[in-house]
Amino acid sequence: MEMTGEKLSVIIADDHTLFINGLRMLLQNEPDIEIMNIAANGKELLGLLHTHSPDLILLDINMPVINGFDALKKIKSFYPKIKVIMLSTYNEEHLIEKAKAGGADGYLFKNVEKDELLQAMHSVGQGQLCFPHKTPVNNSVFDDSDSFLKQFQLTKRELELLQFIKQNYTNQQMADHLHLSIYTVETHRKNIMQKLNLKNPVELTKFIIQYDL
Amino acid sequence: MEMTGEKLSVIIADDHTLFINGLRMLLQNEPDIEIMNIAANGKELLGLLHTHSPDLILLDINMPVINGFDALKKIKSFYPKIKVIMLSTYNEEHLIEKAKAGGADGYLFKNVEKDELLQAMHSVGQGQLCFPHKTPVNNSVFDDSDSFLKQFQLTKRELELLQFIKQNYTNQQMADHLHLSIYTVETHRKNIMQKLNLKNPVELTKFIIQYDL
DNA sequence: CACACAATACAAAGCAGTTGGTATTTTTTG
DNA sequence: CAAAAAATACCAACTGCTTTGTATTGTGTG
Repeated sequence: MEMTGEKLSVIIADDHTLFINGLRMLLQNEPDIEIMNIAANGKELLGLLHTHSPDLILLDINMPVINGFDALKKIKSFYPKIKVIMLSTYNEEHLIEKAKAGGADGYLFKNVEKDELLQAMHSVGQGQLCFPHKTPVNNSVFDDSDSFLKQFQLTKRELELLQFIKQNYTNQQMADHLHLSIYTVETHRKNIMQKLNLKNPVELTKFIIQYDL
Repeated sequence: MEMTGEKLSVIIADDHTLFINGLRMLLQNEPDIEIMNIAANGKELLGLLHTHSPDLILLDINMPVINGFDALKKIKSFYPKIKVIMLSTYNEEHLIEKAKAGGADGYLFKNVEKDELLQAMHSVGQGQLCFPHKTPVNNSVFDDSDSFLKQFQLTKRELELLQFIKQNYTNQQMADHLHLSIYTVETHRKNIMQKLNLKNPVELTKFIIQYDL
């Protein structure tokens, strides 16, 4: 690829101008990176690719109009040579899997440090894949014994499941992931809902968001 | 306050390190601005304020643990002299009123340009308020023609349905309430989901909450 | 007056999750 | 050790919503 002397040409796709500007500043002093263009959403990005051919795209997942994953799919089918690093706000395991499945070359959280970013961009530019380690989601809410969740007396397993539910895993996905029967997952879920006194998935979603679990 | 020769000391509170780094780069060449510290969430920010006394805080609204508005409330009650500019994603104009009500000194969308940002920081630093011109007098997202919802081109009826969906009406309940066939409601809902590019009720719930519809 | 769009209505197949059970096995704990 | 609690597993009926269609009836605009 573009290793020998050549600059790595990059398109950034994100709907936050300030974030893009920040990235730009961050990268503009890098001798081997050239920011070719920017796009505010997936649609704009795909339009750009008609006339531009970057080596690498930094692609935000959460964009309006056409989201990151849909854009990724299109990019990889029409321009398979272009490397794509997905950017995401949150550490959601299944999103990483989805990115991998969609053919992304890398995945970064928006709270990475500069070095990590550059490192990732370079390795991906050289044809490597770059995905985060499977970190056991260390959400203080879940293992903090003083957590407000404590009052509901959820068991360990139930708390664990809640983390996956929070990340939009379906029952089937959780079953697969944890090597459980889907029936078991349903039972756990049933108990969780009972203990939290919730009636349906939407209420659970609201609960999770309201208390920032 | 700190106008005469003194630098404007600033704390940035945002959970995206990359964004912060960008801001930092953006601001570090400004002779009259000094970035004192950063915080990844509201909790951290409030901790910092025990030992630090900035002139100005750039405060992201969407943060984990303690969100921007809650942090704003605490800051303004404990340290009323500290100026606060709220940062928000571009499509949350309707939260401006909330920021004003909470005592913020300014409000910026994350897609502002550098000049605008600096301008705002300086005027707020000098004691002025700085809110976007486009102040929506409309308290309803749904009939505001400038609403961010406009981009999705929902029809009148679809917007109406969305209000009920927001209130957890089931399709059947909406049908009853509006004297429609449940099939009609399903059709509308289908079209809404398509236009918003959402896949299931949970995603819709998150969408509604995220953009505070 | 056409034409596009909005609003209405219908139907069958299917998916995800709930409800209300039952029933083992494993682990914890008094 | 014995009892309680947790984790596992199963099942069938049910609800709510989605998907993928089709189709008719207004309604406003060039």
